[in-house]
Amino acid sequence: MGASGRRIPEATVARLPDYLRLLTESLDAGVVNLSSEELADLAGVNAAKVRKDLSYLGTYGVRGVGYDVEYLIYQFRRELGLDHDWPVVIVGAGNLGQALAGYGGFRERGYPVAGIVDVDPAKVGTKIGEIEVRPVTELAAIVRRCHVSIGVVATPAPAAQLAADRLVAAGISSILNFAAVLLTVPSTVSVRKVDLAVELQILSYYEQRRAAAALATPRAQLAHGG
Amino acid sequence: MGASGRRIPEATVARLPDYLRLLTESLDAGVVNLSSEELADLAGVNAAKVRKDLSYLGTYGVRGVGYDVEYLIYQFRRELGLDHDWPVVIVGAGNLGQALAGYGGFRERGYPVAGIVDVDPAKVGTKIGEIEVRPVTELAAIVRRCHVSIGVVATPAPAAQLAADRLVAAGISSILNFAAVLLTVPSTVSVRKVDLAVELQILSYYEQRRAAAALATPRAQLAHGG
DNA sequence: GATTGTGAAAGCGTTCACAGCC
DNA sequence: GGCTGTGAACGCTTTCACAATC
Repeated sequence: MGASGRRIPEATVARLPDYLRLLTESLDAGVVNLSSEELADLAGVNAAKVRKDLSYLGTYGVRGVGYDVEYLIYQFRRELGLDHDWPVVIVGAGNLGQALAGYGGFRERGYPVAGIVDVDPAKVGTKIGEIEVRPVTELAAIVRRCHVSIGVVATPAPAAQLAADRLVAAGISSILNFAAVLLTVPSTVSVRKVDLAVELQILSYYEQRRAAAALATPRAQLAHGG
Repeated sequence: MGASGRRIPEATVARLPDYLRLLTESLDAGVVNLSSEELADLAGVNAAKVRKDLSYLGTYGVRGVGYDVEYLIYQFRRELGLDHDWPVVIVGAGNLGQALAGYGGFRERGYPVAGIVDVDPAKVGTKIGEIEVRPVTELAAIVRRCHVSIGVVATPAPAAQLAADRLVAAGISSILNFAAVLLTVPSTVSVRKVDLAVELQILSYYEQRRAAAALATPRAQLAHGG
């Protein structure tokens, strides 16, 4: 049996990258072994959750001792498919697309930018670090040449569906979508959405609530104090 | 009773901004009324979920008819605290910070950038659109002057905690964190984290799974086909 | 003695299904 | 007749608690 044997719950999958990062930082700091409680503290979660999460990958811990950091990192990287790079292609060379292309963190974490394309002829040819913006017509060629399977949609909202269609036609099977629209793609394609305005709205909702609560019971603090 | 009366589940809160956007787009397109099923289709979710989500805000629908789009937008905006702008301050004027500051979408959606600060003297004074990068020492002054309650951490990971500490000291009560670290803040401060590398790792996990599954059962397709 | 791995319990979130209302 | 609002059922996630193991 291999990595493909088990089915890992979505909620756990979403936490694996965080564990991996914490483990890597620990290893760099010279930590050889970690207990579930120590890892839980680093991740800001409950120790039982850490143990259950790790148990989906396999039984890599030692009772009474904990987990070998280096070995766990190896298993995490294998499970997450990080034994090789995953080149990405970015569609849209506006503010965000440029920032993403220029952001070294992607390459560093195993996601080199294979290319960035735009429909706007004025943008084609400009350089972002070492990467040159190419016309969108070259998308399929880039995908084929660099074996890209992840595409990033960084276009304005009205252009996002077309960008996604082009990515799918080019043979991509995962999309990270920064545009504020629901993308329609074949069921074989995974999509994750990051909407910055949505994040701010969630924050301001809770701000608003606190403000409303403070107004509604202005003397509650005093009551509790006495 | 007002908006502050009910307690809305987190999962619902996270969907409200999406509904609001879809409703606004519908209104712009001339749609006056929507049923829960129509809104569900737009949002890519189940109609029962839409009805339950909306029911937490109040009983704004009409049985046999649906929801009045304009009235629902009004209620959403009130509930989300969008009856006024929420100025934000950005800490870190690197790639991402600059992109965020230059991204018009924030202002447009009610989150004008009140300021962007950086510790690097070389960056101070540079202009991003109409906004000038200021030294981090001016953070508290900006927060006070513009009544900012939301801060954005767009620094490299090692500087993120210090940035958060400064934001908290300056009086901020919500933080949107783009750095790949867990921020420690007082319990009165809300934090939301956006980690782009994590999103890519989640996508590549599922990519990896598909690839492994395809290898494990290379003839499964044929078997199903026959 | 310490810590894992995991059944069982508790808590949330989603979906169903239908009474209630227009 | 059509659609909402919601109790009840279901399923997923988290947490507890402890036997198994080093």
